[in-house]
Amino acid sequence: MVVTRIAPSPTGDPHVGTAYQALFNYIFARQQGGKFIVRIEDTDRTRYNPDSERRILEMLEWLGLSPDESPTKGGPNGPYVQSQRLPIYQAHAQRLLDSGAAYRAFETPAELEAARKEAEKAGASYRGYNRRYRDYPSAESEARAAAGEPFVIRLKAPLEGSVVVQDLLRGPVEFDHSQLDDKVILKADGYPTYHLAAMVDDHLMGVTHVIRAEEWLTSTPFHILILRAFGWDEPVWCHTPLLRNPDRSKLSKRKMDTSVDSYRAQGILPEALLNYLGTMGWSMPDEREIFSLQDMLEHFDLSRISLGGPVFGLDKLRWMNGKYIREVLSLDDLAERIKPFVEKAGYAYPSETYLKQVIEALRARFETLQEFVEKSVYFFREDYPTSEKALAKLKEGAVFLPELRGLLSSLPDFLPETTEAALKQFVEAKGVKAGAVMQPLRAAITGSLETPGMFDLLMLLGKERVLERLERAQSQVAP
RNA sequence: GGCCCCAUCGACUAGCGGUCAGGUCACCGCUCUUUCACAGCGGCGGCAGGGGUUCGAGUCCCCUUGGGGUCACCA
Repeated sequence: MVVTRIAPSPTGDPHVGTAYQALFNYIFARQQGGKFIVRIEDTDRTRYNPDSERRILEMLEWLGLSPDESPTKGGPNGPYVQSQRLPIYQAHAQRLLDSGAAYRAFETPAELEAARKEAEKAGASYRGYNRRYRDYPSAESEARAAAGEPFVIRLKAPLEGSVVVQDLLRGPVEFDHSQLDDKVILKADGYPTYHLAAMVDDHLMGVTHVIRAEEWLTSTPFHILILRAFGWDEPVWCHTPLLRNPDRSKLSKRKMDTSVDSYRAQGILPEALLNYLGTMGWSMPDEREIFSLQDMLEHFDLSRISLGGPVFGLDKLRWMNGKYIREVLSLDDLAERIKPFVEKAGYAYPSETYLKQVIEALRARFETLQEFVEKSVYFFREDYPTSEKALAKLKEGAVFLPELRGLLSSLPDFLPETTEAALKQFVEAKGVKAGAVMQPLRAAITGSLETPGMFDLLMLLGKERVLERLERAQSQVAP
């Protein structure tokens, strides 16, 4: 059975890169009738952020990428948090120590740092560990360890020959052993490094396909060495392209908003984010741009991933979100999603129907849920702002305002047919262009020049509010 | 710097030896129109360069160039 996993480390905001990896791993596992596991890699206690784990797990639920096994879901391979598996790693590290595949090293971090600087200063192209303790007599090693001296455990990498990574997307990738150094697999604090922990867990959890970001490709030889030291089989390796900043460097929070929570707060829909990520490095066989998780499930093909690192750009994401807002979601669904945003803004509305009508009227005009809130103020409050341009229009058409108010107040109702007929007639009688009347009116009752059609506007706002606003506008532009 | 990966419009991509190199976003027009949008139509714009292989290269190979990643007791 196919088993995939993502192994996020809880160090901060849920990252779009994590969502991206989760998408591919989830889809592939589901499609193959396999399992998708989430394992938390919290072996770096200095960077650990307790809130992060919960938010990452929540993000996956929000996106609809539910794992089969995870810290919250549990499963037969638990625990799914590495800090709870310490004895496992320690036992495995000991195994390698016993077999001679690994050894203790006693340098302090400061010493290593100094050696690195030295090497760099000397202009050495090779910058790995200098293997000082590789052939240290084991009796002395034992003695120092027994005396309580701190140490790390390093894997003994072969000095000659090479290792070939069979990458699903790139084919064979060869690395010279001379390029490898003896990496730390167990830190002085007793925690494993990623290399050990991930390989041990992947093996124990039955992971068959390691689908991860390209940044891991160059450490794969090392992972293979660990696997071999234990006598375990390799999984299928599949290194996917890295999401990029607009300047093409690896996507980072310094240069881009990488927080899924942030996009969520802005009113990006999970479907749209997923859809967008699905177009990063991958495309539907028929090239359609808008597709669901279900569509992906039916058509996804790992080998169809292209290798150029895609720029994670907001323009298209926003366009896509707008597309979902106006074409994919039902009005009812959309309204439900907008409600929390409207509530957060403190907008009150008289009825569900009113809210939906406003949404429908504005639907083609906002691309994120938050944008709805920003563009709909005048539908919910009387203290809506008036833009400079609107104010200018208001002044231009100030002469019409008193008459307009009279006309509108005389109407029996504010149905579109009624107001349209009346206003058309008014415009005709004045012998001016429609805009000369409509624009000032629009400015008066919304404070904006970018609104839904006039007759929908009038109906939604209603006679009372319109007349009040007209009166206020009049006094506002009165000399 | 060593090693590794990558390379089609500004961005996301289709292409898997023979296509007028197609689509989407963005941008620019036009249509619709009381505004802004949406929508529709049209336009701008690309195979990084050089060698090969081949009757024929965006497609295969090599070199150059460019971009990226990695070289932590971080993942």
